[in-house]
Amino acid sequence: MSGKAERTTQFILEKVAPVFNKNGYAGTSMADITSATGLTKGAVYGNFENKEILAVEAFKHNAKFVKETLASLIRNEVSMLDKLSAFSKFYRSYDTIIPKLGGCPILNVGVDTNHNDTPLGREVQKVMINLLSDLERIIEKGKILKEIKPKINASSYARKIFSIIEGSVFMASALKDNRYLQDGMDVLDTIIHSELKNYK
Amino acid sequence: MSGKAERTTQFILEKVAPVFNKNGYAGTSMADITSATGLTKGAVYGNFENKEILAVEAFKHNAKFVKETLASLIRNEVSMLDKLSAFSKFYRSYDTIIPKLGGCPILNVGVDTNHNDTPLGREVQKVMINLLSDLERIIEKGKILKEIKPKINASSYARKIFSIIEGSVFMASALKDNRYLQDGMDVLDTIIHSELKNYK
DNA sequence: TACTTTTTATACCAATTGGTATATTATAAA
DNA sequence: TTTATAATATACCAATTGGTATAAAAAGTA
Repeated sequence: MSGKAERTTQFILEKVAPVFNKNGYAGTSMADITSATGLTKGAVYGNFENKEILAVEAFKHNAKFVKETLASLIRNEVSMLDKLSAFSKFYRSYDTIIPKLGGCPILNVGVDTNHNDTPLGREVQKVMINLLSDLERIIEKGKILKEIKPKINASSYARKIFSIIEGSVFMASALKDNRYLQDGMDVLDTIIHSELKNYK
Repeated sequence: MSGKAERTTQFILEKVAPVFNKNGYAGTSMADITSATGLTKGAVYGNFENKEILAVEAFKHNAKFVKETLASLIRNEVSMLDKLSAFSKFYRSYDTIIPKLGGCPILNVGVDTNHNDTPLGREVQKVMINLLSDLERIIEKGKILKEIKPKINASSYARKIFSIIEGSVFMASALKDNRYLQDGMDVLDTIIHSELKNYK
C-alpha cells in the first residue's frame, strides 16, 4: 500500500514509453529498458509482470497524453465545427509533441502490431476506435445543431479525417518534414469548411 | 557464373519479403527466414552477406512490385488527370495486394525505420521521394497541358495526395476495414476534380 | 528506535540471437 | 564421365534474449 512503488511505476513508464514507441516491441530489449531508467531488472520486474505488460502500459501512457491534450482542446470550443478544427490545430504542431513521445503512438504501435492479435494490438485498436467515435459524435451533434449539412455521413467523414491525420503524421515523421502536417491539415480544414459546414 | 544462385536469391526474396514486411526488421530472426524459405542458414548467407542487406533487398523487392504496378497503370492513361486517378484506382483495391506483400512496404518499413539512419531507412526514403516526384511531375505537366489549374502548387499537392494514400492504407490495415481505403480515395478523387481540374 | 514488509540489486538460468568455418552436395564444363 | 567449382547443409560460436531466485537495502509502522 506504499506510495513508493506507484511512483517508481510511473517513473518507469515515463522513461520507457518513448523507447518502446521509437524502437517497437521486438526492437526494445530489457537491457534498453534498464539503461533508459537507470534501474535494474529486479526493480522493473518488481513493478511489471513481464515485457509485454510493460509495453501495453507504456502505450497507454503515451496514448493517454495524446487523448487528454486533444480532449482539453476540444472542450475549449463550443461549436462542433470549431471542435473539428481543434483536431487540425493540434496536429499542425504535432511535430513539437512527437519528440517527447518518441513518435505518434497510434501510428507506430498500430503498424508494429499490425495483423497480430496481441494485448498491445487490441489496445491500439481500442484507442483508435475511441477517437473515431469522438469524431463521429461531434459530426452527429453538428448535424443536430444545423452547423453541419444534414446529409453528411458522420462515420464516413470520421474515417476520412482520421486517415488524413495519420497519413500526414506518417509522412512528416518518415521524411522529417513538417510541411506534410501543414498540407494535410489544410486538406482537413478545407473539408470542414467546404464539405461539412452548413451555410443555411 | 551459374544461374542457380540467382534463382535461389530471387526465391529467398520472394519468401522473405512478406515476413520482414509483416514482422519488422527486429521482429524477424534468421530462424524465421530459414523456416519461411525451407533453406538453411548456409544457403541464406551464401546469397546475402547479412540480415541487414537481406532486409534491404527484401524491401526493394516489395517496393519494386508496387512501383511497377503503379507505373503500368499510369502509362495506360493519357491525360494527367487520369494518371492521377490511376493512383486512387490502384489503392482502392490495395487490400487485395497487401496480403501478398505482408502489408504496405512503404508504410511498414517507413515506420519500422523511423528516426534511425540505416541503409533500410535510406532506401524507404528514396522510394517515397521517387513516388512524390512522380506525382509532382504529373501535376506540373497537367498545368502545362492546361488540364490542371495554373496556380496549383504541384509539390504541395503531391504531399497531400501521398499523405491521404498512406493514411488510408494505415487505417485500413490497422482496423482491417476496407472502407478507409474507399473513403480516403473518395477524398483524393474529390481533390482531383474540384481543386486540381481546370474547367477552362 | 526496532522490526516487519516492501522494493530494488545481484547473480544466475536456459533459450535464442546473428554469424561463421567447414563439410557435403549439386552443378557445369571438359 | 570425370573433375573443378559453386552452392548448400551441418555444427558450432560468443553474445544477448526474457525471466527468476535470492540477497540486500529502503520504507513504513509500532
